[in-house]
Amino acid sequence: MASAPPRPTPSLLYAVKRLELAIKSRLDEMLRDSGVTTPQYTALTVLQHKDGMTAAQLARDSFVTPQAMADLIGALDRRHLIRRSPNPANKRELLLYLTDEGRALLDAHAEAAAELEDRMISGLSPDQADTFRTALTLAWTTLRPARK
Amino acid sequence: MASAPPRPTPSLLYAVKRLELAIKSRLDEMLRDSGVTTPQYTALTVLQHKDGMTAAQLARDSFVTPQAMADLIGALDRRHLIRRSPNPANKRELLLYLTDEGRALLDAHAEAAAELEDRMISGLSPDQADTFRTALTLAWTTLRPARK
DNA sequence: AAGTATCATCAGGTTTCCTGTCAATGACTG
DNA sequence: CAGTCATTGACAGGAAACCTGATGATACTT
Repeated sequence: MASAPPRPTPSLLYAVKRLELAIKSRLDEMLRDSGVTTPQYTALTVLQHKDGMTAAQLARDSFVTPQAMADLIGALDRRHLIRRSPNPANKRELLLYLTDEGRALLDAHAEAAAELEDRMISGLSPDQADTFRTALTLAWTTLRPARK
Repeated sequence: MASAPPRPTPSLLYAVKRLELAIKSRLDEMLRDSGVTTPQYTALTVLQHKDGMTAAQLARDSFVTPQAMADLIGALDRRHLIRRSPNPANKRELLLYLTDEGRALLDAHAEAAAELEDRMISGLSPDQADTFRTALTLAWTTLRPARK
């Protein structure tokens, strides 16, 4: 009886996870005195690019449940880093916006974050880095559940 | 005064995190009735490749603190999926080994995990997949603290 | 022999996730 | 236009995975 074919080491699944943990570890150091956690900071950076999202959109985008995102959003709101305002066109939606304070926090760490990102791909050629970026997004897209 | 140069969207940092969350979400489904969590399962797969590690090595490899790893290891031990036995050559080390039960659990999910992994890179050419794998490991290595 | 680093573990705490449930709103359909 | 269904945001409750800080025992270094 044939055993399963050998799989490369380490598995891709684990390779992604351990890189994510490595990044988290570095961001934790960077944000140690900032008053926000790494997931909170990450949510802020998403909002920076897509101001006016709803928490539900953000949750889907990040692959977490709406409840998990509500925890994050709530913490950011309490710290006045974002504000929630009702969508005039859709009464049940709350749109999320960065506050000046939130923008200031992002600015304060933008340089260090950029350096971290550059360092992460410092061993790759520009072409390889490009493929890396593409692959990360493509793999994420592939794993998304189908939405009509 | 010049503002910071524009950064690609989404940031690499976020791209890694959201892919990791996507994978976690799929593994959660896969493991729903198995009695182990995704992080626990992941630790088991590492042990599968490197039987006889210590918890401290595993923690460094995974970029978490020894205490965080002790939580995971303790849960796996209580479920008899691994066993800890003292290293004869070093009395303060406890070596970790998969039990038959642990191996059985891995076998039970090996196929589904392999499919998930294949699906994840199904949009990439073999060359791209190779670059992807290399980049993940290289980036992780780059972020590791220097160790003598 | 003394000092330093590493291993495992205890204690205590926070955050991030989850499942389940709910009312209100909007969209679709017969 | 009434009925159904999906979606949004929220509440309650709970589990897991992380963290910092500290401790005793063992190994390594000088």
